[in-house]
Amino acid sequence: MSVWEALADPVRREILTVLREGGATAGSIASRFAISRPAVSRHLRVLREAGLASSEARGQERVYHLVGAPLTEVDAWLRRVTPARRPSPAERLDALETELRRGRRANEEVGDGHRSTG
Amino acid sequence: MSVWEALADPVRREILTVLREGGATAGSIASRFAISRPAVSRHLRVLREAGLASSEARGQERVYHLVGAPLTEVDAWLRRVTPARRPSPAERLDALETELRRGRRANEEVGDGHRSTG
DNA sequence: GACTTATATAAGCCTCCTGTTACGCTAACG
DNA sequence: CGTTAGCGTAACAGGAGGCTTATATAAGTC
Repeated sequence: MSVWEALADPVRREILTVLREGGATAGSIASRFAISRPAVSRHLRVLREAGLASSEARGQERVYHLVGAPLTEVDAWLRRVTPARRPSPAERLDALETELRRGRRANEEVGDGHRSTG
Repeated sequence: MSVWEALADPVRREILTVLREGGATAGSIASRFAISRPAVSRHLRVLREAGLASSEARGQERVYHLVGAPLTEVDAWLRRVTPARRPSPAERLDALETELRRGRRANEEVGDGHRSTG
C-alpha cells in the first residue's frame, strides 16, 4: 500500500501522531482505540509496509517507531501542487540564509529595514 | 469524502496537478487518462465534494479550477507529525543570528569541502 | 512442562470504492 | 425543430479495505 493510501485512514494517521511522541508498544497503541487489537495490528502492518513505521522486538513486546522519511514525498507533492503563493516565512528565511551564506551584500533590495539591535 | 481520502487516489492527484496549470474543462482532463469520461467525472465530483476543486459552467463546457485551501489541513498535519528535524522559523532565525555574531565568514567555502578545521 | 501475556496472522463477512455501459439534460447550430 | 457536442448521473459488476472471531507463534513465569 502506498504512503498516500496508508495516510488515508484516520486511525493510521492517529497512530502516527501517537508514534511521534516516541516509541510505543502495539498494546499501548491498541488500547487507545476502540477497535480490536488485530485491527490495530493490521494498521501497524500497513504503516510498516508503507515505510512509515518500524517495529523493534523488545522481549515479549514489540515497540513501534515513527519513520518520517516517506512523508517527504507527500510534502513534496503538496509543494508541487499548491498554487503559486507568496513564499512562507520559512521559505523566505531559507532564501535569506542562502543569500547570506553566499556572502551576498544584503543592501541591494532586501529592504525590510529589519535594523534592530545590532 | 475527506481530503485525505480524495488524495489517496493517484488519478485524483494527477487531476489536481493538471488543474494547477490553470482551469481545464472536464473533457480536456478526461482525455489525459485512459479511463472513461464518466470515471473522470466521478473523480471530479469527489474532488469537488472534498473542496479541492470548483466547477464553473462556461457555455457548453464546464471548467474546473483548483482550490488549494483544503491542502493546508494536510500540510498542517504533516508539520505536526513530522519529527523535529524541521526547525521553526524562529529557531532558524536564532541560529542564524548566532552564526552571524560568531563572525562566521560566509565566503569561505560554500561547497561541500568542509575541510576547514577551524 | 503448563500457563499466562503480547502480538501477529488467517478466515469470513460486509461495506465501499472504482470502473464500465446506458441514459438524461443543456448548450450550440443549421 | 432536429442534430450533434459536452457532461453528469444511474445501475451494475468486480475488487479491495477494514473489522471481528478464532488460531498460531514467541517470551516470560511458576
